[in-house]
Amino acid sequence: MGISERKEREKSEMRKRIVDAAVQMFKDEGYEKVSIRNIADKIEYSPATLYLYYKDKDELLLDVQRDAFDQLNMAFQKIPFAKEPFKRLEQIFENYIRFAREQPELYDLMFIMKAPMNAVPDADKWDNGDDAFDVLKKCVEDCIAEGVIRFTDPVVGAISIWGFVHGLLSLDLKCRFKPTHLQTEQIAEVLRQAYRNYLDMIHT
Amino acid sequence: MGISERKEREKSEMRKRIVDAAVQMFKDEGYEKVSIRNIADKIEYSPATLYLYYKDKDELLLDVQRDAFDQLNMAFQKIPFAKEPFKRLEQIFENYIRFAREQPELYDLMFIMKAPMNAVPDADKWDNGDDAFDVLKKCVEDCIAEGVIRFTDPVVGAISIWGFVHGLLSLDLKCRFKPTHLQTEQIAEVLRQAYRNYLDMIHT
DNA sequence: AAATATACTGAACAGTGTTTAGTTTCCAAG
DNA sequence: CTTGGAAACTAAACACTGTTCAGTATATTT
Repeated sequence: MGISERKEREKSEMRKRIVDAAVQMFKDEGYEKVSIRNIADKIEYSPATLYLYYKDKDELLLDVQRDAFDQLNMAFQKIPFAKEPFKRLEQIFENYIRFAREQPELYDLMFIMKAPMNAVPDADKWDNGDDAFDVLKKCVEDCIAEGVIRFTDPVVGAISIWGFVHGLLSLDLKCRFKPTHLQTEQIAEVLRQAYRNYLDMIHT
Repeated sequence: MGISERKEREKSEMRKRIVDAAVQMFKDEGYEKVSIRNIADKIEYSPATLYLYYKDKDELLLDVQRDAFDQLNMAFQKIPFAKEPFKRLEQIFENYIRFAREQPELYDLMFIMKAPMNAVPDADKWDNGDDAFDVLKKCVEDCIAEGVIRFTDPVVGAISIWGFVHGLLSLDLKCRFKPTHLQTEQIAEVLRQAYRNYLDMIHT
C-alpha cells in the first residue's frame, strides 16, 4: 500500500517548506532574522513542530546550506562552456564572485559561518558542497593538460584559486577594507586589479 | 585639582578590566561563551554596569578587537628584521599564519565576524587595525623597489597577498575543507604547498 | 550637614534555542 | 462503525541572550 510512501512524501514536503522559508528569510532579511520562531510563523506552524523534522537549528541550517549550494551549482552549470580551459577558468571566477555579491547571506552560510558545520557528521553529507569545487578542479586539470597554467597539482591549484578569491571576497563582504588604508571609492577598483593580476600571474 | 583626572583614570581602568575579561574568555572558551552576563560575573559587577562604559555589545567587542590587533602588531614587531625584503615577506606570512592558528577566536573577531564592525563609525577608529597592513604594504614596496616581486602597485600587491593567506586560513579554520575532496591528513600538506607555491609565483 | 552628582544594581522586557506534557488527527484492526 | 494506538502537532515552560529603567548607595560639592 502506498500510504507509508505518502507519509514519507509529506515528511519531505514539510522539510522543503521549512527550508524554503528559511532560504527566503536569509535572502530577504539576513541571518540574524532567521530564528526558529520566525520560520515557524512564516509557514504557520508551532516552533516545536520544526523539531520533529530537525534535531536542532544547526541541522536545519545544513539543509539551507545544501539549498544554497544547489543554487551555486546551477549558476555554474549555466556557464557557456568555453573551448579554451583558461577562458573557462575566468568564467568560473566571474560567476563565483557574482554569486557571492548577489547572495551575500547565502555565501556567508556556505563558506564563512560556523553554525551549519557543527551538524556535518564524520564524512560525506557535504556531498553537493563539492560539486562546485569539482568543476573548478576539473578546469584546472584541463589547464594543466594544455600547459596554460602555472600549477602542477590540480588540487593545490584549485585550492589556491578558491582561497584567493574567497579571501578577497570575504574581507570585502565583512567590511575589512576600511577607509584608513583605502578610499571607499578605490576598493572596487583595487579588487578588480587584484583579480585580473592574479589570473595573469597564474597564466603561463 | 586631580580629582577629575582620577575619575577619568578609574573609568579607563574599568574599561580595561572589562576588555581584559572579555579577551580572556574569547581565548579560553570562544566567542559563544562571551555574554554580557558572563563578563559581568567574571569581574564581579552587575550586567547593567557594563552599559555605563559601553553603549552596546558591539562597541565593547570593538575594544576587544583593538586589543587583539595590538597582540598581532606585537607579534609582527618581534619579527627578526631580515635584510632582503622578500625574506621579510615570508616572515610576515609565517607570523600571520601562526597568530591565526594560535588564536583562532581572536582571528575570527578581527577578520571574520561581522559583529564588531557594526560599531565602527564613519572613518578612522580602526586605527591600529591598519598597523599590520602597513607593515605588509611597506614590505611589498621594498620588494618592488628591489624588483624581487611581480607586483607594480604596492596596495594591489599587499591586498592580494593578504587576501590569499586569509582565504586559505579562514576556509581551514571554518572547516570548509571537508574529507570529500581532501583526506583530512592531506589538508595540512596541501595548504603548505599552496602557500609555498604562491610565494614562488609572486617572486621574480 | 544638606544638596547634588556619580556609580551601581535588581528586576523587568523582549527575544533566543529547546524540551516536555498534553492534545488533536489519522489509520488499521476488531 | 467503533475502538485502540500511533503519528502529528502545540502550549507552556526552562534557561539563556542583549538591553533598559527605576531606585539605591556612594562620593563630591555647596
